[in-house]
Amino acid sequence: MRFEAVTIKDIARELGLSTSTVSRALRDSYEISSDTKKIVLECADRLHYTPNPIALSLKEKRSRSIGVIVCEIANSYFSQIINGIESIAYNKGYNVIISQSHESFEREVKDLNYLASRSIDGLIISVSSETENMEHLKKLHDRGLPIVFFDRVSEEMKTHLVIVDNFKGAYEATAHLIQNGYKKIACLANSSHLSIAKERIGGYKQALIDNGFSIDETIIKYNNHGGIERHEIEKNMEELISLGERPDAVLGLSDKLTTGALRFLQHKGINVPNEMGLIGFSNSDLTELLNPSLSIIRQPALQMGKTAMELLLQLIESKRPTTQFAKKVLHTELIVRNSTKRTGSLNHVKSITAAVNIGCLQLAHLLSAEILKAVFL
Amino acid sequence: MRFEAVTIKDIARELGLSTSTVSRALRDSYEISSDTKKIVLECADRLHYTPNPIALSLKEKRSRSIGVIVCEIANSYFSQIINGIESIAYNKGYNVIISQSHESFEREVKDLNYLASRSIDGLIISVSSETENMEHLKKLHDRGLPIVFFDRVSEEMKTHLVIVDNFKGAYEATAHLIQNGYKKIACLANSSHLSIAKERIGGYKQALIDNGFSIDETIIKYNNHGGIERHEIEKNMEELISLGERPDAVLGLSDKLTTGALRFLQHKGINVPNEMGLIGFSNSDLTELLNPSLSIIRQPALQMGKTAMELLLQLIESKRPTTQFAKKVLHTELIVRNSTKRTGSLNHVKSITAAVNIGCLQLAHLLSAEILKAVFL
DNA sequence: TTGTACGCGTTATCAC
DNA sequence: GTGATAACGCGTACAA
Repeated sequence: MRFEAVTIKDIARELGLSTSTVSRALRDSYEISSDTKKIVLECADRLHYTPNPIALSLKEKRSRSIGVIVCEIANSYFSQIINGIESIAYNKGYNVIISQSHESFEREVKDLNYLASRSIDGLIISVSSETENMEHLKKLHDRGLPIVFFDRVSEEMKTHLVIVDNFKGAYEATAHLIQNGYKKIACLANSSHLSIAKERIGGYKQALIDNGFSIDETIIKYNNHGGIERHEIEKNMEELISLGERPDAVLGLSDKLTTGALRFLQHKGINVPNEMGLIGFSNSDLTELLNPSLSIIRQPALQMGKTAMELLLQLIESKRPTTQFAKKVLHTELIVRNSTKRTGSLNHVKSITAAVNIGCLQLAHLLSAEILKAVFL
Repeated sequence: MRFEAVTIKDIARELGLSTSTVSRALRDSYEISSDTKKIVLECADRLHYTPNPIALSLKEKRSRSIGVIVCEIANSYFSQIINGIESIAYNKGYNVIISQSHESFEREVKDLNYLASRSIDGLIISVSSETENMEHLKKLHDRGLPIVFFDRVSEEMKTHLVIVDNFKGAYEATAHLIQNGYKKIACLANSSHLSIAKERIGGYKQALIDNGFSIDETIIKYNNHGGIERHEIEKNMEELISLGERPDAVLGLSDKLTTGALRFLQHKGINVPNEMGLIGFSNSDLTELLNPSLSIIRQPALQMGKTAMELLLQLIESKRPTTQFAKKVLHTELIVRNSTKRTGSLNHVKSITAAVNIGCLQLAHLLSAEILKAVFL
């Protein structure tokens, strides 16, 4: 705004002092008599003086604002991360400027240049699905812009990283599917070059191997746009269910992919968890309420945001160039619900039909009553 | 950053020109010869010159950034709104600084002061659940800060508003419940002093009246913190289901309230839509996939964000003080799904039990087969 | 203890 | 057609 902002000059004029005296009094400098300080403070208060952060920025060559680039804020995982970032930034008097790449490399580069031109003091970023080349980030980083990566990181650049144990998260989820009797587990992945995809697929494969399963690359489906366009997921799922021997479970490697898979299966009338088990990475509040309730791998998003911001502050406020870089690895949580629990209902239905066909109505009834109770009571 | 930023001065030194010449050349002023322009532009390009927005802000007394205050970004409705705001802001070279009130008045005031001290050029706000007093906003508005309200607005202040037809949205939803045979429709509302609550409750009541129902204030439950703490919704829902004559449907007046009601009902094992119908305002992508799929009133959130930003730009960029204020009213969309469609299954279950009890197994089977088909095939 | 002068990057205004 | 200077708001080295 700066509509009719009161400046240090106004106070000086009002009090017949020089601007420097006022400035020093306001900053509680030792060279100013307590008498003068008192009058100045009183006057500043009376006039509703607030320092102009822009003038300060110009002088200090820092803007006290940081940039955040994520693919999408309308995504629980990222909005929770941003909450974490903001909670720390707010306390330290930093501004957070949020940009969305919408999974587009071009947009990411634009956003970055925009933020850079806005004189941000630092950057927190999870790269877009399309980002393979890190030159745009490297260039700014080399010129001294502090950067912290989270989620989708690049080890190419020497800086702090905040991630979760993606390998373990995917491993546990896959092992869980196997324990529940699923035999052919497909994987709905993001771009193959993303760090998270690599690590998660690693965990998925290892779990298969450790349980004596073979790895079938044809049932690992990559979504190069992260499923931001719905038909990408649909196409991949369609291919999976069209296979001769259809997979009986799916592991989704991101929020969008997991719920996208469920959407597809529901539309197709494919029963989850009986015809197809489903588990995936997700941070949505609603997974518990879905049909069926989704088994998920949850990430500590709020904490990730906080950690990233704290690391960035270290970089920004350190006097000498940082040489030791942290790689914070937080833990995922496996939450088991109904989307991975075969109820056998489908087999029941088949049994009932069979019973009716051979005239055993009493058996048919018994089977029916059991399932009806389970479902409706 | 401003790590080693190239300035107009660097170009001037490099070319042996004055800073003013360079400045004018860059701004394509008519007083500069095209030759000089060419050299300057070339040099600026070579040195990767980018203008320093902070210096510009200081000079122009505008920051080219606007503030947005919402209660929560981890909420589909608000993140979609923000998307809309950003899409316009981005094109116009404006920064968007997002703050969250978390439904707290105190936090809202703090956020506002913070944004004001950061010299925002304008503000877009949906007030918190607790906000009854508008003084904090009025003060800044009177001092010349352009403000646009959306969603939860105040008519006390003379400025642009962006809302939806809340009355109609609630009216249609309530009428829909009535048409589907629900007889006692409760309402889960936010703070009674919020504009959206008033309008939506108005629509709800009118629909009841128009259909010959009486209004029962005891089944209108207010959530003064907007359901941000889960137990608030739980307490209210608990009271509703404990009534002698329990309501058979619920209308949720916000995203959080609607999904919160579903969560409660699921936990209690109360069947939706048979024992309790459910419909509500929501913009979540996942409502379609919930158990049961939710009937909702959807708001054109993206469009609302765009409209709000466009109106704000008008205020910011208009030469003379604005006196005509717009009140944009967009339309909601009623999406009917399963949470308001009684299937009668529960009655079926009871009938089957009865049939078994009197020994009519064949009837029991027929009823069972029908419902099993509906559910599992 | 207080005041003067300068610089941060940019542009508008004047002078040449 | 180009250059010098002042100004935006602030902090600080230096002068008094």
